[in-house]
Amino acid sequence: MEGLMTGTGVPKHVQVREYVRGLLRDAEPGTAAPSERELVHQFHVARMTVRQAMDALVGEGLLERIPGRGTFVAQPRRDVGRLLSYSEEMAARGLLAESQTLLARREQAGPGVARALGVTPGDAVIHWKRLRRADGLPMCLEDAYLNEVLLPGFLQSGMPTSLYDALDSRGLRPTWAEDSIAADIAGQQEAELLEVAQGSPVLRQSRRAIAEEKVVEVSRSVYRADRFTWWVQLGEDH
Amino acid sequence: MEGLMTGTGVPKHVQVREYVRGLLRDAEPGTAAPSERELVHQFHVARMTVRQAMDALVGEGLLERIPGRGTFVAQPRRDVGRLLSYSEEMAARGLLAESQTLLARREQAGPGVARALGVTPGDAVIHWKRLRRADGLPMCLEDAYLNEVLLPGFLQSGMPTSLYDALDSRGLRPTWAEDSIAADIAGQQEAELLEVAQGSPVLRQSRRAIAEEKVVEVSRSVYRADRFTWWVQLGEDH
DNA sequence: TAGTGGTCTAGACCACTAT
DNA sequence: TAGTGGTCTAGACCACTAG
Repeated sequence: MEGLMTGTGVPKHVQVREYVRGLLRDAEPGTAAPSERELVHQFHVARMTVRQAMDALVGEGLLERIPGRGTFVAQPRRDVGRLLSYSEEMAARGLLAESQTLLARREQAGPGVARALGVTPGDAVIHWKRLRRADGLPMCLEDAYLNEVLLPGFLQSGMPTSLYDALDSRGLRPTWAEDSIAADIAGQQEAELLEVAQGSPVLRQSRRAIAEEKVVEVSRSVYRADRFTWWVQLGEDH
Repeated sequence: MEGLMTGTGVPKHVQVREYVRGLLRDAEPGTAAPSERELVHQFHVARMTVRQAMDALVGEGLLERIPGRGTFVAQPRRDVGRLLSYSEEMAARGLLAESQTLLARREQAGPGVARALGVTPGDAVIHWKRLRRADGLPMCLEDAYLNEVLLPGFLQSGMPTSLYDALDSRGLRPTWAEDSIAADIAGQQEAELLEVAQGSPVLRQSRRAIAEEKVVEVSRSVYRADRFTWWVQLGEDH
């Protein structure tokens, strides 16, 4: 027998929703959820209240309603290209990510960087260049600018291993990015740092990463084409 | 004064929803929607019915509720990388897309193509190779396999200009794709067809395009790096 | 036939916003 | 103070599914 918390100000439909979510955590797709009337009796609430709770879970894609049958755990949706950090990208490939800082300092934004970051030219930005390795071998050169207004004390706090983890801890984990991807040939300095022959093919990525409606990072990365293939999922799921 | 259709079997909340949608078509973000009680009086329905209609529009991202203020047309959501056809991709760049078929025939699926398309080796597939141009100049070589079971009479019906339009007309417009993107150097034959020097950088794209939960197309494309940059939006919107 | 989700009613009280 | 959306009740009838 379950009861609802009272006096906490938490709406009943939220409590019912979270109860059902907890109930079905780790449940296989196809598992039956409690029926709406069952929850009505259990929590002594109106059916519309239960429906509001279930509606939310259906909207999330966790549950699926089948008229006349019941409500069931849905097949998990395809994961629409979640934004991965470099470490996560490499981990997904079974590679160990490492990073070597080439430059990290406070600068004044030039016109191009300012426009991309959505700040005023002259505003303080963090300029961070890294050579990124995977399983010990060079993989990528990254040249990033961060909006320093959003990240006070970032340089002083000691550079983090994962930028996205650091942003996450400030509630600024990027959930959206606009990328451009192009093929090119490595320049001389790039070739040296990436330890490839000059004229080797590379993948150039430009990124604008957005968190909480604000641009937190703009970057240009150069990946060794012989070590890196980019995977993307496009479109909308049903 | 609006009225609801009766006897059509169309739920009231659907009719209210579509009425509001029509009312706000072409409305600027920030425009106020009718209040819930206003719609209650207008259509002589219960408020829960109106809320059900509005809930759907809020879920779609068309409307936004502001407690104590009202309901308003929301800022349009960022467009999560809608799947564009080649013609659409080029049009978005202000280029005119053309296509020259190099090969188009029925084949038996080999093991690799069969696995990618989700058919049995030996099943009939459509093999279609094209040289794609933009503003008259070579842009891309595409080598595609289509699931012929889903596309009966496709080859006989005359090859369409746009594959995605042709799929669309059969209700099989891909809404989802898994792409891989890599940088490479053009091979000899590729270089000739694309009219670039051998050793020029190219972008290689592999695609699995899915419509209605079925794989309809798998393809490999080679883009001239000097003419093509790929744009992607990643992540989930709020 | 019993149970399910889908739809719908006619109210109610609340916190909040704007005037 | 009047109006808004947020929450909630205690029922109802329907079409559909399953045993």
